[in-house]
Amino acid sequence: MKKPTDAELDILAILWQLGPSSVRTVHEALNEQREVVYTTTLKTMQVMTEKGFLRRDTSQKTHIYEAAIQAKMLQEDVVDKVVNTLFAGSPLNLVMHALGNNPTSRQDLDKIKELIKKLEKEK
Amino acid sequence: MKKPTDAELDILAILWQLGPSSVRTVHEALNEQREVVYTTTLKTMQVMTEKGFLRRDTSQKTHIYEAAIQAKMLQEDVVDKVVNTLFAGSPLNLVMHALGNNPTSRQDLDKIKELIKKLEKEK
DNA sequence: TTGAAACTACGATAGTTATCGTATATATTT
DNA sequence: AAATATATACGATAACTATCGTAGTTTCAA
Repeated sequence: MKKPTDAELDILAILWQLGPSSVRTVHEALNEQREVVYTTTLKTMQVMTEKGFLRRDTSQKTHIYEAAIQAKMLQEDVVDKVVNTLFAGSPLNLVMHALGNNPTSRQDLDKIKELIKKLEKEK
Repeated sequence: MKKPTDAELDILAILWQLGPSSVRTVHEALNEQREVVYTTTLKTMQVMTEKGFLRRDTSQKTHIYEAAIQAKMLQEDVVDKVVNTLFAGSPLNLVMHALGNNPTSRQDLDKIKELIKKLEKEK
C-alpha cells in the first residue's frame, strides 16, 4: 500500500484517536500541533479520501470522515524502515528511546518483560 | 534540522554502515534494495552534499563521500513522530514490533531489562 | 427575508522529490 | 593512439505535496 505523507499521517492519527469526525473537528485538533488554514485541512482530507485513506459520509451538509486504513497496516513497514536505517538493524536503541521518552504503564512493562523471557528461551 | 527524504535516508544508512565511500560503492549497495540508474544515485548524493547531509573529498577523480550527520541526530524526532501517530502515544506495540522482528543479542535484552527495572522504581 | 456564518468544491501554485539523459572529462586497455 | 570504460556535472521534467484563495451553497438567527 502506498503510504500516507507526513501531513496525512497527522490527520490519520487524529481520526484514529477521535473516531469519525467533521473537518472542523479534525482541523481544530490539527491546529494544536501546527497552524493551517481551514481549507487546507479540508483539501487534504478530500485528497486522502480519493487515495482511499479516508471514507466519508456525505448524507448531511457537514460531511463526516473516518479512517479507512488502520494503524497496524502501516506499523510494520515503518518500524522496519526505521530500524534498518536509523538504528542499523539493532532495535536496542530504538526501544531505549521509545521507553525512555514515553510514559509506560506497569502492565505494558510486564508485557515487555514477558516477551523478553520468551525471546531468551528461544536462543 | 530539515530531515532527509526517504531516498536520502537509504543513502545515509549505507554510508553509516560502510563509512566513506565512492558513488559507485553506494550505488551498488543501494541497488540491492531497489533498482536505480547510476546517475540518479550520483545526483541524489550531490544534492545531499548541498543540503549538508554529506561531505565529500574531491581530491581524486573518484570522489569519496561520507555522512555529515549522525543517525542519533534524527532518531529522537523520528521515534517521537512514529510513537505519536502510528502507536497512539503508547510505546508498547512499537517495542513489541521492534523486538519481535529483529534478532536481538542477549546483552541487548539485558540492557532493556535494566531500563525496565529503573522505570519501575521511578513509579 | 436578508445577512452572517459555516460548509464544500476546486483551481492555482510554489516548492520539493525522484529520476534520467546528455555532455564532457579522465583513465585504462588493447 | 584509438577505443573503451568510468567519472562528474548538470539541465530537464513529471509527479507529488502542501497550501491557500475564490466561488458557490446551505443553514440559521435577527
